[in-house]
Amino acid sequence: MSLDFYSIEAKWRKAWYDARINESEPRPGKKKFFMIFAYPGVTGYMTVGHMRGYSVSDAIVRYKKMTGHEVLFPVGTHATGNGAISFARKIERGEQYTIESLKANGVSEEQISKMTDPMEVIKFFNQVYVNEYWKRFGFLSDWRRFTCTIWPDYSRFIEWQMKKLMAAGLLIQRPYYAPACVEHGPVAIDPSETDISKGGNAETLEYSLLKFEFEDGRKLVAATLRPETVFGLTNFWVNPEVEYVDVQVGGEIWVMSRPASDKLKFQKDGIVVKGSADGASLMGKRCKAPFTGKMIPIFPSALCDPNVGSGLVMSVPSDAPVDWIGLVELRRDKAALERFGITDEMIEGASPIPIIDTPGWGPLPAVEITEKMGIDSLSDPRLEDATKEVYKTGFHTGTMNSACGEFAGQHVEQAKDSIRTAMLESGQADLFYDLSEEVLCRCGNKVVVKRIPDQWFIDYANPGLTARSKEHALTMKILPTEYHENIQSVLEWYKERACVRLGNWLGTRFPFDKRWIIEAIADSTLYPAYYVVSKYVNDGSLKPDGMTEEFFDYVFLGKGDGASVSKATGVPLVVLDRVKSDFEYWYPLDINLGGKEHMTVHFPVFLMNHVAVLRPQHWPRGIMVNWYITSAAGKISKSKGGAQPIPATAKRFGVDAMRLFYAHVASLFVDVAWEDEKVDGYKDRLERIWSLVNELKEAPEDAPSAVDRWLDARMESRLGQLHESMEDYDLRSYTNTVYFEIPQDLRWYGRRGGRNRATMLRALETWVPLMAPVTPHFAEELWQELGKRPFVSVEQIRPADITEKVRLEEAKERLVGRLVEDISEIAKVTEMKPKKVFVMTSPRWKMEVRRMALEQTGKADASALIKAAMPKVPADARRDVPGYVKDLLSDVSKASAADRDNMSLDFDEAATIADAKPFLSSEFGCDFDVVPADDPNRTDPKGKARFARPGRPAVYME
RNA sequence: GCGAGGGUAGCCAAGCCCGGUCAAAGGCGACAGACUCAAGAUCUGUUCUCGCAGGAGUCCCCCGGUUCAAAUCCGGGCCCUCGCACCA
Repeated sequence: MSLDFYSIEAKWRKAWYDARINESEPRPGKKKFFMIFAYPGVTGYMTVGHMRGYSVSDAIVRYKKMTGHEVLFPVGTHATGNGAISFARKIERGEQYTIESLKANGVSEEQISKMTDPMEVIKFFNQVYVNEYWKRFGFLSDWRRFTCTIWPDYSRFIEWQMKKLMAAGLLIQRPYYAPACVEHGPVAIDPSETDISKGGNAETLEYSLLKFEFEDGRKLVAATLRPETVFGLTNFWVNPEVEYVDVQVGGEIWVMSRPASDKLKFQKDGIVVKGSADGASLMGKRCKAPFTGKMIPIFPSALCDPNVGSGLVMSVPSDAPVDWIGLVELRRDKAALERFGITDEMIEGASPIPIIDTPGWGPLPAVEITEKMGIDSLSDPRLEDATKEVYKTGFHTGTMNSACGEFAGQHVEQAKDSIRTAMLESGQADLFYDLSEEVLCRCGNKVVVKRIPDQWFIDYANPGLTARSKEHALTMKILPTEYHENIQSVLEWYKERACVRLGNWLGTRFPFDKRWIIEAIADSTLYPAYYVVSKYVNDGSLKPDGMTEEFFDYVFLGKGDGASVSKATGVPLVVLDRVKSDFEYWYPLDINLGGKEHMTVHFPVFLMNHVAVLRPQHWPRGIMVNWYITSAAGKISKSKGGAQPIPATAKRFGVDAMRLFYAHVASLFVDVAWEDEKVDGYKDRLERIWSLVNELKEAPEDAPSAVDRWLDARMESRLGQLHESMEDYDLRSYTNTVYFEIPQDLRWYGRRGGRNRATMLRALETWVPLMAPVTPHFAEELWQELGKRPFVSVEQIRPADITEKVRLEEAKERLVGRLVEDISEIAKVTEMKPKKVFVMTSPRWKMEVRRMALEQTGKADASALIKAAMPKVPADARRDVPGYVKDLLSDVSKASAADRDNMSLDFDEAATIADAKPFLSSEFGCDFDVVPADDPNRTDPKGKARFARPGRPAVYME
């Protein structure tokens, strides 16, 4: 039979939303549970991978709802930044891929043409996310609370947050260097290239600009990423073919390439370009190195690119392969030597000077690596690899050697900072920022690094804030547990973070300076609180105008009195107090679930902003991280998986099969590849369960037997296991039990001859609700089949009651199961088909001795136990005692606490097995004879009885 | 480089925090049997090696250590994936 999942899903989600079981209202006195997943950025269609975290969230929320909690599970979207602008521009430019993908999703031409407007893009995808993804997946989310970060009311909230941060002294200003178009101002450099037409992968590099004094007092400035190598300077490189300029900077004249001076203008005030200087005129002369004061010769090099750094380069041939090869080539280039009057002695004088001890390298790594790789020309492309290799190991593992004065013995990383700082402070160096590759604005102009003198930052380095956040994080439920530990160091590492920016962005204006727009991370950290408010905005009872600082102070911080706040804001007192009490009911947030990319970005600031702004009782309680569903596509084809649109995939496999896939395929904390076959497997699984349930519910009335008692007990202990799994929101373990182990229990029940209708129904009534969190539509359909109303989704899953009786029933069945295994094993090994099986249980005294062994405390003492046991053992069995005790103690020592509990259960094994005789006979197709060991008239073929142990009766078959 | 995660039987994947219940859950695949005219579906069993009595041997990336005992703890190594800040 094939179930029509598509219509089942449509039916139930409509029924839920019509009945509004997804809506959340405070129920004072009732436990609450408030969960969100990190809202997605509005950047286009999502893939099936994104639904993983979302589906897991809904399952957790549904479980909580079914275990006595009033739940709040709101959703929203994040549209701050340039995602929507970028998308709109792609439409505007007529980018085929984007337009085709919209068409493939059934979007009309008319709608597409509207989407050249970013706001339309946002409107469109907001609707897609809610209707085609979240509602389609049956989420019990309170849709009335939907919010989007660029809505005016949301902005009021963000303004308030910034004011609170300011009041707490956490907003600070300092200079910052950011990429900007010379014409259009700030641009974003990112691979999607919204603002730019070239260079999406460029990085901003921070160069140290070292000043080398020339004979006439001018400073030749060399840009370097490794200022600590000043100790190894041997010469200076100048490109004789390049035009250099004299630049007035303060009271100094700097020499650099013209492009460098153009860039510098954006980074320093009061720069005046005085005139050009000929590179060739410097050649063969000397300049004075900063810091060491050493006089070094100036040599020609074609490698000085006027567009990189300052166009002048200092030469450290010991550690820079390029510099070393430069010298090698120069020595060969007799024409150049002659032209510039450079003598062999001068080059000799520029021999490499060892400055860094690097494990695994000799004193001159640059020389060593070029020789090893056989590089002897500047045109060799491998020179770049050589540079990287030397740089990497030297920088991270090296220490400065004795040539480095007071820095000798320091790690290179550390020395770099110290030396740079020292040179900056003494005026021998400056800083210069440049991009790692050419970046062009959409207008075609160059993008440069521009100094922003008054950039605002949130001071996440604030020691008090950091300390309180770290301390609070320890009390939180953070999963996986590795992250619980690790977030401590993330919080420690977190420094100031720019929180506003200029340029072409969507978002909230900075309340203290409207030129700035609040940046995308800064406006998405405290927002779970806002879902309490958004509902009242969406239903019209709150207007953005009334949402002032006082308003939020009152509802979130309990400041002021209602009457005067109401008066000042124009918000009716009832509404005001309603929002406030809602907030106090729902907050704090119980879980924030987000993808692993948030671990070093969103989660720490989410936590710190709560700590900075809200009162301690409202700080978040939990964080959960999900890893990704990756696409297996790469290997075969794009259409293979992962990239397929969500609605079509949902139609093909069914939403519940997908939800089960997400929950069960792997732990949430590892990446897993999407595979159609796997999802199909889960669909099959649901269909199998469907037929199993339908078969079972038709069970006839029958007198209950031992196996009925067992099934009741089994369901009880499964229930216990499930609640335990959910303590850590371990949905994988949960689904494994519900969808795989319970069906096995039920089949075993049938195999064991169970056919009691009442027992069956009891089991089903326990089981079906357990499926509701993960496969809710499917569970509803089953619930209806069982004649239940209205929704399984609002049923309660009761706590488990694991009594002594439950454990006893399970132990009895374990005995039977174990016996079946043993008999099969013997039959297999001996290759016999038994005609008759004798089962001989262990004598009382073995039970007694086991009890004594369990009671033994401390180190197992075999001889003491044997002595103590002897009096209880019948004379003719005493010779068996030592061997038995030896085995017993080894079992006991290996046993866990639970095992020991089980071992201590005492029941009549012979009676239990006798009870199962009809089952055993039909399993093995032969007669069974159960022989209690203590029966004086027992038969004991081949003397096997003495091998019986509690839980492992002796078996003889013929 | 820094930070994080990972490497488990044919494949996917639990277990590792809290060592012994682990030859290691579950799924897929494969093989055998049942049902069936047949196929499919479903159900049952098997699926590291050896074993004519329920047992033994070897095993969880590699090497070493701790321990009565290691997939699990510690040290070292090899390999893979991801994040690193103004991109959400």
